This record gives sequence, structure tokens and C-alpha cells, in this order.
Amino acid sequence: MTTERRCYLTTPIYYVNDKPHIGHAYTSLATDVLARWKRMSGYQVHFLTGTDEHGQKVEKAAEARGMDPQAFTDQVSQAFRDLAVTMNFSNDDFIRTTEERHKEACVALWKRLEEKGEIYLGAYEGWYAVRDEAFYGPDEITEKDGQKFAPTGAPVEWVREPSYFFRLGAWQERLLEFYDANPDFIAPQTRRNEVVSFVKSGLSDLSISRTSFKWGVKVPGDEAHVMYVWVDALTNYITALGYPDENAALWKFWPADVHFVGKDILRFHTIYWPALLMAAGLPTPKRVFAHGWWTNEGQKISKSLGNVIDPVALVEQYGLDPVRFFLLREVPFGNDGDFSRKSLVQRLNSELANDLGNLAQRTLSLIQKNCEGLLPTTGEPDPADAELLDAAAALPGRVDEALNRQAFHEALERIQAVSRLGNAWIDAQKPWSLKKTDLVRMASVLRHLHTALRALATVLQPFMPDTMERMLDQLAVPADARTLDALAVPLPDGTPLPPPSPLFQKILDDAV
RNA sequence: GGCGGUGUAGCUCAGCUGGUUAGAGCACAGCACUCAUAAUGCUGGGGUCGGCGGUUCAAGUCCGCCCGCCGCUACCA
Repeated sequence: MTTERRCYLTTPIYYVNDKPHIGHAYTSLATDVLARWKRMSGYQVHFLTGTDEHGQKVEKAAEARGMDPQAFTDQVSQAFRDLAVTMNFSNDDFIRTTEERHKEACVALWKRLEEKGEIYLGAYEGWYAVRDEAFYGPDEITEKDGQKFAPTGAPVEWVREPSYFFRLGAWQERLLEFYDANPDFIAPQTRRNEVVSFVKSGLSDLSISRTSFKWGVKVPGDEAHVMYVWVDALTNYITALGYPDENAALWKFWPADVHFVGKDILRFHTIYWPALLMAAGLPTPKRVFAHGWWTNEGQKISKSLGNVIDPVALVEQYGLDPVRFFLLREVPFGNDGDFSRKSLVQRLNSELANDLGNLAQRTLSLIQKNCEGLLPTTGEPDPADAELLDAAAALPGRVDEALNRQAFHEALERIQAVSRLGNAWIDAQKPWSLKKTDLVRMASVLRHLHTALRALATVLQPFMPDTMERMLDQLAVPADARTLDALAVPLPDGTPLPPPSPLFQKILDDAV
């Protein structure tokens, strides 16, 4: 009947060379919350994540372990699939670039680009260090006694390697026009400025194949080459929708609504990717959102410092939902942020346990004790009611507005405001005093608080799915009445409510 | 160096197209309450809105210069 509303959201595919860390969890978490929100809003959602499993590093890592690269990636990619389970991500698919469907998609895209004259065979050349097996830029090279050296100290030599190129340079103007016509394509705004200025400074053609390693998708018609990371990795977003079969069931999800990425891979997604798609005659994604990095207790995170944050350990220590909440609440999405135990404890105790959790606890206890545990009936309307009820009613719309900008922190701030308002309101109405003077009004007050709590729990589901399920259970909201639309339909008076129990445990912190 | 951004209460930040006494959360102090996870609410202290100059009847809010901080400046996923 109604037009189908669809939403396609993606995380990057994570390179399996690395163990999952907070950055991976963060990107996927944001994607997950938006995916859950859109589903709850009645959208048909496709949420994709996965792993990038090709390339020289993987080939070498496997070799070092005496393993077949495929067996190796089977093993290491598992950690990322496990992470999705641990973090309760609701991804609809998990793509691996070593899958057959992906190779087909890459080959198809390559051929299409080739047909359109967008690819040519040339040579990739540059300063190459055999010891590092890596190329270095001209400005990175230092010279001593006639010999050139890489920053690592390895001697370099000028190497030419045959390579296929994508005519990226030819797309410069069209990219600029594209950014101009789609001002929201790159977010946040400051990233957009960077990209635009980068493109304005000139684009050269892009090397998209390698002959120096084998672990990748073979270039059709020239098996000495494998596709280099750009074409291989980015293509995953359309592979998962069935490309090149544009009649595939999922193809209708293209183009993507939001590609969530870390700021390190912004350029690939905002320059290479739209250029490749336009060159292939395919629609471009609607938005790429680059978020920032976390520091750990004020320190830059690095493997050498040994302060990498393991999301699994965090969840074990603080619980899943509190961690999910904190990561999106603490820092404006898009900015860098600091992860500190102190601020985490502060947030969780204050906003979850004291404000939200305790508001539910005190309200539900009063209903339990004074209304026989049955959902009370509203009495005569009171002028004071609007303050709470209007705020609760407006909440879904206000959260939606923020989430459509990927402003997760603002959405949570708006929710938090209602939580605070609930506490102020219950204090002003004093249902515990009304118990002695006006039972009808007391019932009415408690009912309005229940209504507000229901709105809070409903909109918080994407952020804290498990805990909000418990909260909605305590509020006796049936499983089929937990969508945004369902908020319009009040629960029947007299619905029995189970005895409440605290939703959030406080963290009693003596260290730090 | 070039381009972009930013500098507002102790901390983290809001302040759209310039207009009454500059706001929020946290932190701090006092008071109230005792339904509730010793939770909550109310009130208050505290800011030359980076500096200088300019435009204007009027400037955190526009312009110029200066200072500080941050990001980007291509083939590392």
C-alpha cells in the first residue's frame, strides 16, 4: 500500500590484519543504532558489515604462520564476526571479500569500467624499499652518500611495476560538481571542506592493480594482476546487494543511505568510490559520515604504547548496554573523544542509574504499592500535565531529527532531558503526598509518569536493546507495542505491572 | 608553507540569518524532600565570550590584523 521506505547502512569492511579494537566497535555501533532506529520507524533496513581479507599483508601474515591465506582469513575474520555478536549488532549480512559473490562483483565492475574506457594499462612507479616491501612518496625519501633511504632506514630504489589505472584525473570536475549538487554527501561539514579542497588541488589517475602479490581478485583477462585495495574493498557495498545482478532482491537498497567510516578512510569513500560508481554508470551513495578517534585517558592510542582498548574487555567489565550508551553519549559523533574510566563511571551512574533507572524504580514502586500493581487511570486533566506529556510526545520526533543527522549525542541529550524532567515533575507532583489527600490525582500522576517512561524506553531501544527490553517488560508494554507508532496507542488501564527491579547497577569506584 | 576549522563559566560544550540582565550538563556550596538504586528537586557562586582595532543605534554573533590549538595536504584499510 504505502511506499516502501528503505534504508541501506554500511560499516567499512575491517582489515583482518588487525584484532578488533574500540574503533571497529564504535563504527559498527553507530551503524547498528541507526539501523535499529530505522527499523523501529518502519523502514525496511539492510545493515552490512564485514571483513576485508585480501592484500599483501594478509598474504604474508598467512605465509609467516605456514598457513593457506584462505584458512588464515577464515580464522582471523572470526574475531570480527564474534565482535558483532558480543556487541549485539543487528547486521543483516556479513560480507567477506574472499567470498565468490564478491569476486564476481569485482570482476563485473572491472569489466564495466574497462568497457567504458575508464581503465588503461600503465606502470606504477616510485621509490620502493625491498626490505619493507613498500613504496614511499618522494617527500619521504632522504639521501645519503648517493643512496636514497626510506623513513624506516631501508634503502630504496626506483621501481616500475606494470599496473592498471583508473582515470580518476578525468573525474575531478565532475566530482566537484557532484559535491556541489549534494552538499550533505560528506559529513561532518569540516570533512567535506577537506575533501573538496583536496580534489580541487588536482587528482591523478589511480593505480588499481598489483603484480607484486597474488592474494586478491584476479584482473579479468590479465591474471598476472590482482585488483588493488580500492576496487576490491569498496565494491563490497554493492556485492552484498547482488551486483552485478540488478534484478537481485536486495538491489533495490542501492544507493546506500549512509556509509559509516573512520576519518582515515574518508578519502577513499568520498573521492574514489563516487568516481568509480559514476564511471560505471551506477548511482552514488547518499552520504558518507566520518567519525573521529578515541584517545585512552587522554593518551593517543597505539599498539606500541600498549593502550589499545579492547571492546570485549570493556563489555565484560561494564556491561554491554552501558558501554553502548557511553560511546555514543560522551562525544559528539564526528569529533575525536577521550575514553576515561572516570567519565564513563560518571555518565553511567548519573544518567543511567540515578536519572533514568531511578525514575523508573521510584515510579513503578509507587504504582506497585499504591495501585495494587495495576496501571492507573488518568483522572481530571491538570495544567501541570502538559509539561511532561508534551515532552514525552515530542521525543520520538526530536530523536529522529538528530539521528537523521547522525547526531547520536544530541539524540541522547534530548532523551536525557526528558529523564531529568521526569524527576523534576515527580518531585513537583509529590504522588507520595497525594496518597494521603487525593488518590485520583495520585493515580493520574503515576499514569503520566508511566507514559513518559514508556516513551523513554521505546526511543532508547536502539541504544540499549537488552536493558530497554527489560524496562518495557517492567512497564508491561507488549512486545508488539514497542515501535514508535505504537506510542500513540495507550496501554489499557488496569494492565498488571510486574514488581520493578533496578535497571542499571551503579559502579562503585574507589580506584581513581 | 597552502587550505580549512576552532578558541564562550573549573571541565565538556550550546549559542541560526547581529538586538532585552550570555546558557546547559558535570563539578562546587546551601536548602528542601524522604516515593526511590544514600537516589531526586530547588537555589546560588562563578565568564573582560583568545587579544587589538573597525562597521553599526546595537557584536560571542559581521570585517581586518595578531596569538594559541586542531585537521587535511593521495595510493599505509
